Amino acid sequence: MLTKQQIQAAVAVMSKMFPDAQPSLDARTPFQYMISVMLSAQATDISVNKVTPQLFKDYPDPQTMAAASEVALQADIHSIGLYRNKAKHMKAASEALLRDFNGVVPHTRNELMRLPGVGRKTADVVLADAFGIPAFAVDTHVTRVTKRLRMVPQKATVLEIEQRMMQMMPEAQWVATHHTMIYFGRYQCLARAPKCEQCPLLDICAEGQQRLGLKQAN
DNA sequence: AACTCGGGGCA
DNA sequence: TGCCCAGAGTT
Repeated sequence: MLTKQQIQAAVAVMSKMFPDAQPSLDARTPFQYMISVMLSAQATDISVNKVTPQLFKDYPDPQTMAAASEVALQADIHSIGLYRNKAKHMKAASEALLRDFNGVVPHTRNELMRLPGVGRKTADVVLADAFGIPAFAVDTHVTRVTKRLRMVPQKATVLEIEQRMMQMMPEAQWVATHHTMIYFGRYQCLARAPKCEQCPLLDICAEGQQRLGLKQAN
């Protein structure tokens, strides 16, 4: 397991590799940001950004989205995966927003997670990126990267990863670390074919060394 | 913990 | 073509 110093040093290296790592969703309001993040589940930001301009032109706020039919919402997001579920969640979340939160996107994770279609990851990203509230969102990239680099135990749950990484990194860096790891996971530490041969973290990465046959497990 | 939803990306 | 994926909800 990597030490706190090693983890912070590794994150610093990733940050130098991807200095422009930042949220890339097109959205103008917290509501639109929340919807964009919901759509990001199992879809790329690029795919989401293709449909949100028309979606938010047609339904810019929870009032109009709650009033829309699921079929009409599906039409605007048809080109992304899981669009039926997502249309249902968008409408239901808009209705819940109006019913329970006076149409205002809440600023706490527990409140956000009460909205249909909003889970831990989506809630954390909304807090961090729409409101600037410190949060460490753990997604599949963060899970894969932290486990490969032995920043967390191999069996760690999402909650355990989140708690450990929040202890390892200064609070002021939680959000940036999340985005850095997204980029590192997306472009360097790929799920299926990680680019270990040209990875600057190879010297401290147990899995990378194992993959290249430079060292046995552990 | 396992299963479902689903079009897109990549081999 | 066939597999995997920037999740969340249900059982």
